[in-house]
Amino acid sequence: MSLTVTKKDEARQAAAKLFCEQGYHATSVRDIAERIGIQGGSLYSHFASKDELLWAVVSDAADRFFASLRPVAEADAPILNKLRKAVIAHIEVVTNDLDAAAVYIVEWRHLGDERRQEVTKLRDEYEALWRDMVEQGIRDRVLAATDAASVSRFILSSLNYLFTWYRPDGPMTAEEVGSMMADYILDGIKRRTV
Amino acid sequence: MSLTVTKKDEARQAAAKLFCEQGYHATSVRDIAERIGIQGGSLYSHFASKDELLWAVVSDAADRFFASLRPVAEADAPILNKLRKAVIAHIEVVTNDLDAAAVYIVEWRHLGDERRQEVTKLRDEYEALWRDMVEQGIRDRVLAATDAASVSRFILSSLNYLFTWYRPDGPMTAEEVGSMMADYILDGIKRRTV
DNA sequence: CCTACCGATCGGTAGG
DNA sequence: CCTACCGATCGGTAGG
Repeated sequence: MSLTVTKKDEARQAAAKLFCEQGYHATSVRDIAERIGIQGGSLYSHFASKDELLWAVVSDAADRFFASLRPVAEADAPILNKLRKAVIAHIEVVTNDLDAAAVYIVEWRHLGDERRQEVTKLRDEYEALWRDMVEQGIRDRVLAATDAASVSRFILSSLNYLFTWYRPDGPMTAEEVGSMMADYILDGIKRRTV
Repeated sequence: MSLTVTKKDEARQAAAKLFCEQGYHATSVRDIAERIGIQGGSLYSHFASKDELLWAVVSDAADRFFASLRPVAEADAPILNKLRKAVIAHIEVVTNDLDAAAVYIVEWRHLGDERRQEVTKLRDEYEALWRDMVEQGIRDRVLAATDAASVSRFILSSLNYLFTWYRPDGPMTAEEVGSMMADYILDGIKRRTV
């Protein structure tokens, strides 16, 4: 329960940064070790394999996506409010740690078989949280679309690509970006005739 | 001008498939060679380097995106029609060759410096085609949004993520998916009050 | 297009 | 956490 950043945490963060910048297979364990000032072999006192390092980054990110979305999804509120809050919740996770988000979205597929399947399961569960909200919106006749699965994928597509262009030192805060994206997703970009 | 599929074409397609499935750095030149029934070293009679193989896949895909979008972007038509056609044009390129599209979208960043910068330039030009259409829509007071850059990125985010879930053997044709996506993007998912 | 090979680098380990 | 090392594999080349 200490607030100290352990060497293991340092390694995970360094891995996230390098996996994000160069990709998993273009990053050597020696690259990661060098970034935190130790020798390549010394990493193996914290992680059993390179795969386990990737897993540390990916599973950590997955946890944060769930922790952010679940309270919103389970809240009892008008569905449009929930969807708007859900968009902002997702985007906050992405913007809080762009490196980890990028690795979670792009590099997870380089995990070994077992862990890759575990991530597939987690992604399905996460998508199901969205799909449930969309289905509620369709039932309540608040959403126009009828295909909850394709709507969910549409939403997540917009959100997941965010890490490619969002820059934290840019002009917009995470919440501003989230609000804008929610407008686009819910209302579309076409002007509504009066 | 022959219609024969040359060994070089075969190699490019095999590379697209393997780069898509495993990623650039997880694919060896021997993997690619094996797929077309030659030895690893023999690839170098067609390509000077592995980087050049990746470039063949990426630049080919870029060409097809431009060839598909440009006639739409330059047409003289109501902007909503153009945007709808543009969405479909983009999606047709993605669905016609999912492997190449995935490599263009995900693996291009593993190109060497010079070619990576060339791709960055091409992507900026492609995005500019979209931004010009969006700006026209804003000028014509047909679009509600005001920030053409973020709208363009929103559109392309939805479209670029398509390759992760679209399956050609699924129930929808490329045009049906394109039409659906255009509805979502232009009108949003919220029901319009009557 | 093949055979045979090169140096470099990789993930990972033993022993301390 | 380091030193020193392992076998395996990599991209690429020479010579035919």
